[in-house]
Amino acid sequence: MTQSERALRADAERNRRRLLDAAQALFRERGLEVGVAEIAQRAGVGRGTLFRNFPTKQDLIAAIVIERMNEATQYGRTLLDAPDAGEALFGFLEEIVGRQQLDRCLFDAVADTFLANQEIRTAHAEVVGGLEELVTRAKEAGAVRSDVGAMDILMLVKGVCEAASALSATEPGIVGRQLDLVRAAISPSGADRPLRGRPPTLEDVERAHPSAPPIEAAS
Amino acid sequence: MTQSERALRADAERNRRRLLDAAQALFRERGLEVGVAEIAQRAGVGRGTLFRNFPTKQDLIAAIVIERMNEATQYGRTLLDAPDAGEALFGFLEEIVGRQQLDRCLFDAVADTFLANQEIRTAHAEVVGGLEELVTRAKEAGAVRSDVGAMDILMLVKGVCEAASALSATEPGIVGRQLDLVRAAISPSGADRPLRGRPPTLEDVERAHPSAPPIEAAS
Amino acid sequence: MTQSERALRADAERNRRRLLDAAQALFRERGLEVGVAEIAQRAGVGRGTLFRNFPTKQDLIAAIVIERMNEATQYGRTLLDAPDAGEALFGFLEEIVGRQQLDRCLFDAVADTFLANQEIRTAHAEVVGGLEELVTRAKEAGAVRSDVGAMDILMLVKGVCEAASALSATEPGIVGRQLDLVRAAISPSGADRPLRGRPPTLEDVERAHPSAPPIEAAS
Amino acid sequence: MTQSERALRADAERNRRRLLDAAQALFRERGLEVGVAEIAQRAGVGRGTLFRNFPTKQDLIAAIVIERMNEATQYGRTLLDAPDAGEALFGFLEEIVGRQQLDRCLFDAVADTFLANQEIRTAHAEVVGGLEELVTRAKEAGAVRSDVGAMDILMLVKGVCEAASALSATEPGIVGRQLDLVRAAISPSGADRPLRGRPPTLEDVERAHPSAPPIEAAS
DNA sequence: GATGAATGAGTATTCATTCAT
DNA sequence: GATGAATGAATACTCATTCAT
Repeated sequence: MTQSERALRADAERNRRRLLDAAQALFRERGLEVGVAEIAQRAGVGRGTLFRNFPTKQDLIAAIVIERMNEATQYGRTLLDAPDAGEALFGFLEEIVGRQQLDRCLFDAVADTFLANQEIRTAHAEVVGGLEELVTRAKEAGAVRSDVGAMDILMLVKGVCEAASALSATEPGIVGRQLDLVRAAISPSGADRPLRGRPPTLEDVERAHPSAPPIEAAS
Repeated sequence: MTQSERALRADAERNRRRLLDAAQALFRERGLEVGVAEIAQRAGVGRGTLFRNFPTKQDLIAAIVIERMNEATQYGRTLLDAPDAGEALFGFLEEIVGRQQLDRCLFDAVADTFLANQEIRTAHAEVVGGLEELVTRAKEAGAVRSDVGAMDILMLVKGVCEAASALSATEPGIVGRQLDLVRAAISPSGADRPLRGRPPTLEDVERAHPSAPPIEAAS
Repeated sequence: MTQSERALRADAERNRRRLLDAAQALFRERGLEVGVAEIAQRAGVGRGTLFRNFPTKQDLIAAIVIERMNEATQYGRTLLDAPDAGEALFGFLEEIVGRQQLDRCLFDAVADTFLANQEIRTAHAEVVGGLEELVTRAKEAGAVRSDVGAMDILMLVKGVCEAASALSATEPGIVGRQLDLVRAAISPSGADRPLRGRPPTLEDVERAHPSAPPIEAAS
Repeated sequence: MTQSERALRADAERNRRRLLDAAQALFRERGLEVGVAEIAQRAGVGRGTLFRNFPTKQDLIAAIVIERMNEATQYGRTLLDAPDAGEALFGFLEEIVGRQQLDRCLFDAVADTFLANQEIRTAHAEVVGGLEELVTRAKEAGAVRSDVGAMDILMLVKGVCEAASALSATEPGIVGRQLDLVRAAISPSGADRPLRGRPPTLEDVERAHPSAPPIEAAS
């Protein structure tokens, strides 16, 4: 029993994987407008199987986004022990820009609904948490001015993603250049002129998204 | 006949205006998903009239975008005589961020197709041209480091728009803060560390868009 | 203008008629499960035209039901001047049984939702109103016992419809026979044994249907 | 082996029972649209087990209907020895109306297909047989006019069920009242006016259903 | 025998665009 | 020139039924 159960699970898990991979590939190629039918076909499963795994197209998209966020979180963790905290931070930023470009449409899609989904909220919070640690260390190492927060940086970086996705195909170097500007923006040497306001927090960002009473978010 | 022709033209012009206004208002309120039917209704014209003026929904959107770009260009021109070239530049940036937020969905929509449309291309080039002048003066005034180009700045600013549109409703101060970071990024005091690559040009950006008009491609 | 407007209206009206006819025919033949696509095809119009006229399949069904009810109401009115009030009543009953059989599935379909739709409610009330007049006259003529109400009779008759629809194809006489039993049930000669309860009213029936606050019913 | 075989049979029987109970409960609560998945879940068995027992959802429904019919037959038999044959008949009618209301949707569902299913045909014939006996005795007791048949009455009663299911929730007394009318319809005192046609027979009803088993059709 | 994952046909509805009037 | 009725392609989701394990 256990064996056959496991076998089934393995099969199911493989289908889930296939669906995620197929969806991701198609979304990358042609954007979110690809139909669920084509995704199922590419995954080599029936339409109903897609539905069983992801009751809604949005759920499928969210699942991919969460995977990407978790990967970013993982990557961030590997950098916590890096010798040069400043380089660790900037390496992390460069990495997430690179990743986001690939799946740009996904992040666009959830932008509205972004944090209404509790799972995405959580995954996002973890990314931010990791970034905060990297930022803290970089500040301690004197690589980052003390009056910027992790969300300040994240927002700048999201902008870079935006720019990058428009240009990186023809001008791959653009990402590095833009990140150099970000580096200049948050370097201590620029701190002679104070920033207006206070660093935005994760809560500020989450609050900006209307439909997210954490408890009922499950539906 | 001339008279009635003129009357007709006036009528037609008024319809075009109404359509643009109605479309813009509805797009702002509820995003690009508003149907053409509702736009025509709000404008007080028939559906056919809409399509006579704008053969495609995309064309309608493009027309609005171009109007906004031209307004930005106009605004930029008024700043060319400002006494403080640095403040003129930063004022311009703040202004266009403010404007873009209002019509965010429009710019999103044309992002892909952006420069495939020759008219948008032209309007965009004019905005960039104006920005270039402001940047040049700001550099001369020592307010901006010499190794950044107008497109560098424009890309950073597009990112700020992105961030702003997510947060400005709940955290209106965020735009100013982000622009302060942009200012730090491009201030001469940050220039101790050189930027990778070279400043992207308008051509780089235009080249990045696939469907550039085949005829002029040769140049 | 007026002419072309009328021409258009005439065309549109003809399409509406065609749709109603096609829908009715198909519903009769194969029940409510026929798809909207087939209805549109049979009507010789596009799918969108169906939607324009009847935003919902339910709306289409309701429209047919209302037409049938109004026809019944009309027919009832023609009987108000009949010399023999008893025969007028029984003739009316026989007629409506005959009509309902044809479109049985329609009445089944709206049975739940029946009186949630304000238009159907109104049409239904008019049928009942007409019946009430006929019953009153029949009572005055001594053809009907005084302790039954119009709704009592309507309910019996609905039952006959039920029975009829199962059998009338092979046993067409069954309707007349069942109506004879109804006649016996409500004849004064049966009144020696009193009926339990009081005559149900239209309000009783309407009250039985949950979702019908008359004012908001429009949605 | 025999033992485990028995165990299996007992298990299988219990599953069948559970499925019937679960299905019946859900159908009562929410109508026939409940999915087989939910039925299986409520029964605590897998979906495949449901289909092993009832190859089709229709078969499941039919099985429940047959159970109900057999119960009605049983109940009818207990009344054959009642002292007052008239009251026995009317008590029976009231009882079956009460039962049908509970499972109304079931009878609706099989209404079309009703007698295509040989098992339902048989169960139905037994109910009718019992009713015929009760009617015969009631006639002998002078409680029922001699020119009505059991099917006449059954059809009237089906109508009462119809009416009852619409109203009994808010007007529970309606059933008794309608049955009083049925009583008046079939009472000897109403027999002064003859009924058209002849009493329909079970064969008439069965014949009305198209897909009668081809083999026995010859008889 | 039992399970539940997989299947995929089927449906109502939407909306940009065309075209007869 | 204006109108708005007509169009029909396209799409997400459901659910009875099958079948590999």
